Amino acid sequence: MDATQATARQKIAYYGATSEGGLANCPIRNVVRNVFGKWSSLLLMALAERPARFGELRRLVPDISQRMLTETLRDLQRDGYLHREVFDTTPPSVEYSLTDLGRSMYESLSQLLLWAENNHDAVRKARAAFDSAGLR
Amino acid sequence: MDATQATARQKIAYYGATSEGGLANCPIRNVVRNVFGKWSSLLLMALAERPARFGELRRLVPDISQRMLTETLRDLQRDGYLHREVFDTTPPSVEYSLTDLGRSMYESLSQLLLWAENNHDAVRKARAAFDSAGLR
DNA sequence: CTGTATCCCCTATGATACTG
DNA sequence: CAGTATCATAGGGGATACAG
Repeated sequence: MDATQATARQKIAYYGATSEGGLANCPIRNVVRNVFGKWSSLLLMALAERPARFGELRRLVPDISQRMLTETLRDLQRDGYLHREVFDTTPPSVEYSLTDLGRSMYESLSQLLLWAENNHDAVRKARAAFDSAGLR
Repeated sequence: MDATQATARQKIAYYGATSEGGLANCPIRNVVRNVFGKWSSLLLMALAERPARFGELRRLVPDISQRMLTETLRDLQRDGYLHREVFDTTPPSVEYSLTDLGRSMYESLSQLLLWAENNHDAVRKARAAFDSAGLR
């Protein structure tokens, strides 16, 4: 399927869950969702700026647990966005950096992150209006 | 903070969870994450093409439960992305459409969705390589 | 047709302790 | 320093029945 030509409805139907293996082939649910774990985009944002070591990332995002940092990094590495380089020092050090695929993906992702930063207020106002209208 | 000027590290520090109310003010965790419920982007994609009624969306995304359709639509409406118009017919009909804010956001979001479609294979190959290397 | 109301489950996430 | 292992929990999400 040509993603630039197909209509949204065609895409959804094509990737729809009812078709054989459809769900597993849906790039939105299968690819995009992995970028939106609770911590993924923050880590990608940091690494897009420059490579960093495990402990550095941990200090950078103070409220992430060690477990989630490990897991999120491994998931991002698994999907091909991160390169993990181990330096044989004592104690060991490990540096994470974006791959070409990761950089390519982050170009698109960052548009949305920037939009969020620039429109944070508008969204919060919408929320407040919705709630004060008693719709919630 | 000027989102276009600040470095990633400055942003993360500024929005960091340890500062007073920091987490609540982080646009990434606060805004972006809402766009990535299991169903949000699919629904936004459909509605970006043209408005649709409740039942239409349900048929369009066959594996969504009625409960999650209702809830996802309400959340998107609450954040200001969707307009909900009730027509006083019998039986009642309700039409959902993107607001200006929603269209604006979808412009950025769609870049990432398109990237995902175009690079789905690369990601899957990376995953397969990672797994077959026994790293998983 | 467009929802609500329940009940239930599973996965994502957190806290803590331990290791090469 | 850079992880694992284990246990515990909250909330996202599903199934089903009911309602205006």
